[in-house]
Amino acid sequence: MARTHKRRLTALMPRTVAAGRRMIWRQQKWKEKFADLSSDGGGGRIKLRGRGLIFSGHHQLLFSFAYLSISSNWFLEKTAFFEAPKAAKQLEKAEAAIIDGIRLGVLPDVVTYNTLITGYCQFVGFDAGYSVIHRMKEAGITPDVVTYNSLMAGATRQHSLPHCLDMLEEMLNMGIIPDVWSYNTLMHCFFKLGKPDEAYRVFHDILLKNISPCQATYNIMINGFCKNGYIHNALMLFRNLQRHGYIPEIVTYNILLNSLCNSRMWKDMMRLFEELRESGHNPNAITYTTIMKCCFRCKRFKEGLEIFMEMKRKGYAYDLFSYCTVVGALLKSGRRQDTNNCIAHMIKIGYELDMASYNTLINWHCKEGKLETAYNLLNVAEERGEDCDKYTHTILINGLCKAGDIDVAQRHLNHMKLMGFDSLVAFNCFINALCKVGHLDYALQVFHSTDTKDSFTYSSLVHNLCKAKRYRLAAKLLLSCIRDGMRTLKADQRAVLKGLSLTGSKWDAKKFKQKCE
DNA sequence: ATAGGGTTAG
Repeated sequence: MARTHKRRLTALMPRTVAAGRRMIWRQQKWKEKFADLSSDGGGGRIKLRGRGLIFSGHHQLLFSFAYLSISSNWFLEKTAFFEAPKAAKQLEKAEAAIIDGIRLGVLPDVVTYNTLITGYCQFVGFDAGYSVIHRMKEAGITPDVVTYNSLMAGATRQHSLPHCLDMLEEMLNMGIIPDVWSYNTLMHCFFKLGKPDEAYRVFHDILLKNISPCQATYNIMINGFCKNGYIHNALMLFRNLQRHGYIPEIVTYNILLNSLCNSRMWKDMMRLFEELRESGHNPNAITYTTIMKCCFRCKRFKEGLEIFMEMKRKGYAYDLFSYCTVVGALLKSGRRQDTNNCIAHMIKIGYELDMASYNTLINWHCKEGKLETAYNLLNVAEERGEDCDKYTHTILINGLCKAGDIDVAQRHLNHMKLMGFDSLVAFNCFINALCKVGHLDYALQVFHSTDTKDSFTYSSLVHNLCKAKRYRLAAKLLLSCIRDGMRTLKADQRAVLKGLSLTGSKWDAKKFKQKCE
């Protein structure tokens, strides 16, 4: 194997001095071409990853590449930090560079095209990625397992199970034998679409086919269980694996920590965090962000901020995720000065903001009552090519509600629904605003006209009905909330109970209390 | 290639 590789390299080496010069000239030419692709931003972040350096700029693609030292073969390795609308154009440029390379005698290989497919799948879409296959074949290169695995990952990214299965079938038809990663990706796809049973069947398939599962296989299973609400199964699998000598990775811990946090199992989470520290792993930025989020959720602000400081000390905090978490928590707790300071730091670091960070900032402006500034910032985000999402709409609707622009809020809410965004949170904001301005009956009318409600919807109405001394209706709503298996606030229960007994219906109060338990 | 951020009631 090593020998054939060496022979290939020698074959590519220049035979004469003149040939050598020509080759250097060609490489120079190609490098210039490459420089043209990645020059116009100069963000200057350099990361070491895989085989080569990744240069990241602000607005443009970022490529990592490696030269096989003597040979003129090259790889485009990984594209990252694309800006979505520019991505297609940049990928076309990259493909043009490949064609140029062929003309200059620098031949692409299957890795080159696999990289391109990954890029198209990630930044444009599955179809764009799949279309590369034809051009790849035209260039005389046969797809391999990695090609199809990349396409399966692309299909999974856009929640397309049919495409994912198609790729597996096409792979089999071509006589390519799927590997662990093909099955890992298929499993991930099933889990993502909320089909844990099918995913589990894929795992059995892996074992039946005598393929040995890798760490990622188990991580995907644990994550899939967690995300589908089977956290106890995930924990059981985790413990079972440990008993069999499996040493969990930091990723495994992060998956479990996050879902323990989301299911409010704080104590178990802290215990697992201790275990992580004892295991000799170093917590990474993701671990810290998760733990921080947990602290903020239990209202332990001081502890959360201490973790943020620890992150900063270790050099992890130069990360938009952690800043958004902290700013979000500070905003919620109403610490204006701290929020402003934190945002100033975040801006100073100068990272390219993504939609989540813009949303954080837009929410900040809304909370400050500067709706106009919020809308201006939204324009900036859109000009930079970010698409607003359900969070953006919800934040703006909430901002409009809080500013008293109920009519505009309602129009925006309808607009949001028409665009196909999930709007329950925005709906809750709207209901709450209607109650606050005294349109309780209209709020109830809107409430009854829809099927999707959650504990927030009920809580707003119950709270405001109590304030209006309409205890019987409040009790009725609270009970139907409990009947549907939703969480209720203790404060709401107390308010209803107190109201019922104060208004003289002791019997109602007693019955209500019984039903609550 | 598997893990983290941003929206609502009190």
